[in-house]
Amino acid sequence: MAPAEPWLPSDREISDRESIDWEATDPDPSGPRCAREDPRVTRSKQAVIAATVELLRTNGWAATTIEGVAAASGVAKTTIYRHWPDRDALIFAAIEGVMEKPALVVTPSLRDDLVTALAHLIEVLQVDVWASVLPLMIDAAERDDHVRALSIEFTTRRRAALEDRVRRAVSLGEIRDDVDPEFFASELVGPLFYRRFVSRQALTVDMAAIHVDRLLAGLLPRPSAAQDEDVAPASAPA
Amino acid sequence: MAPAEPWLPSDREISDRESIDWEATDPDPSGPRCAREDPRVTRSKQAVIAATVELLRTNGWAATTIEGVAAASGVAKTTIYRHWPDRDALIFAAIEGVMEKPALVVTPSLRDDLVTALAHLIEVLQVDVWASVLPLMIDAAERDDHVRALSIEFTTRRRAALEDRVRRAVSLGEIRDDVDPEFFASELVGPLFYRRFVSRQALTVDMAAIHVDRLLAGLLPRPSAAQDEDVAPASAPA
DNA sequence: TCATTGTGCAACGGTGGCGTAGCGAAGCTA
DNA sequence: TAGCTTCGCTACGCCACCGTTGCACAATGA
Repeated sequence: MAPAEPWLPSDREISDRESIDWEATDPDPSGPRCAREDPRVTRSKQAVIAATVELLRTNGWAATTIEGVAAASGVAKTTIYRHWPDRDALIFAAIEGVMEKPALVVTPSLRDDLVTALAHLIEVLQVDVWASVLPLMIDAAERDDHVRALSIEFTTRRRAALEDRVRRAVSLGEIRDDVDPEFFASELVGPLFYRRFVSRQALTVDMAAIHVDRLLAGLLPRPSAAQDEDVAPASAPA
Repeated sequence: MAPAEPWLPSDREISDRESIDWEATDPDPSGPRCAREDPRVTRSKQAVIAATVELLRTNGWAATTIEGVAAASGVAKTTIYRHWPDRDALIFAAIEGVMEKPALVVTPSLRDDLVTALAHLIEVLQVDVWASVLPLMIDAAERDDHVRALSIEFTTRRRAALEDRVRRAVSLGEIRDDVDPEFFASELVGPLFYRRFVSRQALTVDMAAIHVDRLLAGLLPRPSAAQDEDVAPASAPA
């Protein structure tokens, strides 16, 4: 695997971009960068990337071959090699197309925002293409520097909105200020990822509220209406 | 991949066994089951399995080939085929050898037990072979029924001690009884797995206490003496 | 000691994927 | 319509791995 892949946007470009838009990404560094793309090229690339993603999620990384993509997409193998230098480059491009960042609704209630976000994540984890490709990344990131960088990049961006919301809550005094938003974000989403990918236990939407309430219980600055029972917050005397 | 693999212990056998001990597991169904094993066989199997595990963690599933294992272990390819019918069987055997169940120290303090367990998990996640092989399982389980079953089996056993401890706490009235021990266990360990495998963020031992205290804050039935230090972040709010 | 069993070695045919080359046909742009 | 670009197709050479076979040698254990 080459250390530099000019046919992929650099890290800098990725982090500045609002969304990864592989259709508009010119994979040929030697080609004219601003000229309108030949519709035949556009069509080929779309078909190839779509087939690649499909093969990735059904067959896995190793079994996703150029010849398989050619057969599945109806695009000739030679044409594929005209647009991507080799198999890895194609797979990276396909993965980039699948990774996207979530939006986060912001209301005055931190609790509601977190529940909404987690409920949405639970849904996405079960139906989205992104979620079915993530195991590939998890595995590859363990051994490949490039995949690891991509993986960190994407998950960081994914969590950003959540962390910002928590930071805002801290600055507004909604929750205590001795909270690390970065760690808190992983406390929020971690169990969902764990159940989806590691333990493969059931994931239901109601878990969002349960989990958020449990985590927030130790963070509210005073007995609040979020926990309407007579449960005393674990304020230890001694 | 064959639906039944006689050279592997059946699901029933696995769940009844206290620990997976691949050295003692007779992989040859036609051989004498009780006779002492020829030391040459033992030696070959050990070398092969060790090399397989090493290749799995460094090169991944797809790049772990029989010929690679033969070269790395010093055992002839033909000998490998004498003990395992094919590549998949060998890899499964290697993975089984790596998966093990943790013990859990039980003291009167639920909080301390959980912190100890999580601190241990954090350590293991960073240094253990098991942790470096888990991404393989996560990926393969997404597509392969057999791996998925194995994966669920192992993680279930791994969590069992933790869940039991929580159940016991519930029955003793240490924490409220409206807690689902199964979900609570994933709340406990989820963030650690998330940071290790998904977001690849730093994992430090002190996160154990922070996380446990945060989760327990919403569960303690009354102000308890379990939190005796002032390091407990869940204490003394406003 | 001696039959049994496991091992290493060399070689084999077969498969499947890689990445390339040349060609004629078809599509695009102007 | 004309010229350029992209396409699909066929056919390569190459290589790595699969799983098997036959045979000679070495270790085992009764």
